[in-house]
Amino acid sequence: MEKNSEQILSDHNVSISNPRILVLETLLENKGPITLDELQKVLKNKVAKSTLYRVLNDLKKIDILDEFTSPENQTVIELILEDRTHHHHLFCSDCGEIIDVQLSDEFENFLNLEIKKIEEKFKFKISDHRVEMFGQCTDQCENCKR
Amino acid sequence: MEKNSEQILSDHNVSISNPRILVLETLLENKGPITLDELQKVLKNKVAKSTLYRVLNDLKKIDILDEFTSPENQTVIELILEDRTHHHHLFCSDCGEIIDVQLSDEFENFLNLEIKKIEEKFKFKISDHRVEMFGQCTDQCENCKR
DNA sequence: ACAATAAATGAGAATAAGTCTCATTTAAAA
DNA sequence: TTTTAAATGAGACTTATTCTCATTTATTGT
Repeated sequence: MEKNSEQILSDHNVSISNPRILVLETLLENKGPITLDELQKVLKNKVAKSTLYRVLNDLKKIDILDEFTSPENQTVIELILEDRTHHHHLFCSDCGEIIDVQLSDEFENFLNLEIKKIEEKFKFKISDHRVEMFGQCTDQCENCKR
Repeated sequence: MEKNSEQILSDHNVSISNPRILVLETLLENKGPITLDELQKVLKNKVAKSTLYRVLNDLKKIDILDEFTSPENQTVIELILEDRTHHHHLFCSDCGEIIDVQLSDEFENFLNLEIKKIEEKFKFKISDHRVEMFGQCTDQCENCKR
């Protein structure tokens, strides 16, 4: 079942405080990527701006928060707990929605082979990758926030 | 052969000015992604800060400039002329280098099939994609700026 | 080539995102 | 429960980017 925020914090040896709980709860409820703007709106008057940034940095340090930038240059964050499976992102330029997508295992295997080739070619050790897809949702889109 | 900057500008119905030529020349010389910081350093005392940002926005508008954010949250830009082939990016967290990489045609075909599936599943029209790889270059790395 | 007109530039002010400081509050440890 | 260490809130500070406006430069028609 769902992990609660206090558990998550103590699991990672981070002391339990109200702002940390509030931020984690919000991210747990949301499930999926959320823009910083949205998060700030939700937590307005509950957590100070400086504290919010500090808490997010704390979560990054214990490796349960991923941060990236949307094509519209918005900071986007996403909670990554152990049970989250490897996934990628689909961005809608119309409604701004960001959707988690999983690609097939065969595809991921193929990508890993490509990455091996790149590692050799460029003498790199590649530790992570990310596939981003950009487009627009249509009228039938169920994730749309329009 | 190489296109010169004036040609590029007139091809896109953008009036020819000194700052635009300077920016384009620099990007043409560089070949590949460059951080905004680096570009600013190169053009220091030649192009005003406000003008630099304006010129970059002009180039984005005519679709010959790609902009993205490095894992270190640096703004990175790259000139994309018609002759540039589809490629992806490899980021080194040690030296900060960003390298253009091409993946095999078979891989790109496979990816396009996956994208078709995603389009159907999420009722999206996907117009572009990007594969980013993160890692560290080794001692033998030839692109290293260390 | 030359006015007339429109567009682009430079300098710095304005805005916005993120970090830092420090006095106060809260959590952890004994 | 007291002591000690860590976290918080409020706002100052920094940095990236955009905006303003007076001046300069390019473009167009003649």
